[in-house]
This record gives sequence, structure tokens and C-alpha cells, in this order.
Amino acid sequence: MTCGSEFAPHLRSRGFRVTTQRLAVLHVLRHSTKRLSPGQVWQQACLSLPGLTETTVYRTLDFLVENGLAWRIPLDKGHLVYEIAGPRHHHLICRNCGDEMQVDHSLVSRMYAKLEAASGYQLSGDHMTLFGLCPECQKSKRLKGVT
Amino acid sequence: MTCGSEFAPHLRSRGFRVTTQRLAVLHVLRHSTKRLSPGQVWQQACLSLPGLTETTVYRTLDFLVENGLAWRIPLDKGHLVYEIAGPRHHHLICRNCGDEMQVDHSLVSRMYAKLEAASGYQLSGDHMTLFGLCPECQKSKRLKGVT
DNA sequence: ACGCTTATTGTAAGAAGTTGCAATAAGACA
DNA sequence: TGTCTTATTGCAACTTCTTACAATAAGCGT
Repeated sequence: MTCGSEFAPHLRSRGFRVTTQRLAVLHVLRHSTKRLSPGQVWQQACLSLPGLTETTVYRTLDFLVENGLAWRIPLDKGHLVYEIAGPRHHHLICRNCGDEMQVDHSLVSRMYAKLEAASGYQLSGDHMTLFGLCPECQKSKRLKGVT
Repeated sequence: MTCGSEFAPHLRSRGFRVTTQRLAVLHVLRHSTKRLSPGQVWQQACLSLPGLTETTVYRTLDFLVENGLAWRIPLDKGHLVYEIAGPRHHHLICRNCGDEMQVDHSLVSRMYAKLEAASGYQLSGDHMTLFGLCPECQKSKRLKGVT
């Protein structure tokens, strides 16, 4: 598990323990091309660590998010998916076909600044997910006369 | 229930039925000063409509959101709260003390336009919730040396 | 390497949210 | 008003997520 050396110092230095469970979850996130639900993480992590509990996966995901190693992204109806933390970006999701598109943080950074100035809040570096219709679905919806 | 006359035409004209359950839920949202979880909506709606099911409340809230009569807002860990639809605004929430602040849509409308131009997506008029530290908590955190 | 401390895990029970299907009642028409 | 159609509800089983507490094992000091 090559991820260990990568993350272990970061965790240990803060007084947290590096457990096989955490490494297994981290490994799954680290090598997934797409965002995963807790259930999916659990299934995949079980492959390398049989006996791993769903409860632990939930707790571990929370833990990773709280320590900046993973991102938690709420989907349309509040269902959560997780991805390994990386260069900051956001997602647009098509309500119709489910297509997902990454957008760079630079496109929204001015808005963050504006909000911070207006509110006095210090915003945390969250991932943002916005919903809409992708170009493809806009066309087909228009053809069908759907709103 | 004064809300009936307000919403009934909007629903009926689209072929939906105006049921006592929907009116009860709508009434609760309409007269609440704060956003409510499904459980809270259920408790309050039961007061005026005993026997109302939690299942129905969940379904009704989804229905109202889908028809633009209510907004669904995901909190920190994906828990959902609902509020009656109204003039468009967004929320900043303090991770530390839970304080909530409304911000006008005008502050983020340029970002929406920028994203739409860059992506080709047609974004839906969603409520946005961002997290951070309120001015008060920034001060106290700094005193305590917390990050 | 061995034992100690306590963060972390597993277990089990519970809360929250979802789904399929039969029963109910809203709205339309006579 | 009474009857018909079917959208909507309630019920019950189910999945997903959360919590309390005792058992385990990570990391420290010897």
C-alpha cells in the first residue's frame, strides 16, 4: 500500500493513529477515477481489508474530510460522495443525464472574495457542486418542449 | 389554512392534486422563520393533521422542491433542511457556532454567468450554502490559537 | 521486544430516509 | 350529487446512516 508513506506523517504529526482501516479507505479514494459513495468505498476497501465495517468507513470518511485529506460532496438530494483531496476545483452536474464537469476554482474565486468582503466571514476551501442542464440536454429538452 | 388559495392554482394548473397533506406541509414551511428538517416538518404538520406519515412528508418535500415551491438546503454533513421558496438568496454558515447569514443573489450572479459562459451549462436557480467562520468565531479562534 | 495508555474499531441497537404495493380520496364529467 | 379515473397516501419492509460502549491495537517509553 504505497499510500501509507504518503499520508502517515501528515496524520501522525497531528497525534492521530495510522490504522490499516484508514489506509485501506485512503487507498480506495486515492485510486478511484470517480467520486464514491460510502457504500462503494466500503465494498472496494473490503477487497483489501476483509472484515472492515461500514461503520468504520463512515467514521473514517468523516475523519479524512475533517483533516483535509478527502472532500465530501453532497449530490442532488443530499447523498454524499467522496473524493481524495487535490487541486481545488468544483463540479457542475447535469440534472437530466448526470453528466459531470469540472471547473477550475479560478472561475469562482472572485465571488468568494466578494462574499468574504461583504459578510466578514472567512470561507473555508470547500468544494462546490452546482446543478443545471448540460449543453446536450438543453438541446433535447428544447426539442421535446420540456421546461 | 390561508395557504391553500395561495398555492392551489399553481399546483392544479399543472395537473397535480391539492391534498390536505400538501397543504399541511406547505403551511408549516410558510409560517416558519427558520429552515426545518423533515422530522421537524413532520412534527409540526402533525399538529394540524394528525396521522400524517413521515413517508408522506419526505415525498411531499421532494415534490415541493421539484415544483419550485420550496428549497432544499444541504447542511454540513448532507443533512437536508427545507424552506419555503422566496426571493433568491444564499446562506453562509459558521462551522464553529452555527450562525447563519443570508446573502443576496446579486453577489454571486456574476459567477453564475461566468460559469455558464465557460461551461455551456444552463445552471438552475439553486440555493447555495457555503461554510466558513463568522467574524466572531474568527476572533475567538485566533485567541485560542486554533486553526 | 514488552507493557501501558488511550485513540480507534467492531458490535449491536437505533434513527433517518427510501421503496413497492394496495387502499384512499382529489378532480373531472355526467 | 354520484361515479369514475388515477394521483397520492399509508403501510410495512428495507436500506442507509448514527451512536454507545466494550474490545482491540497504534504508538510511546522502557
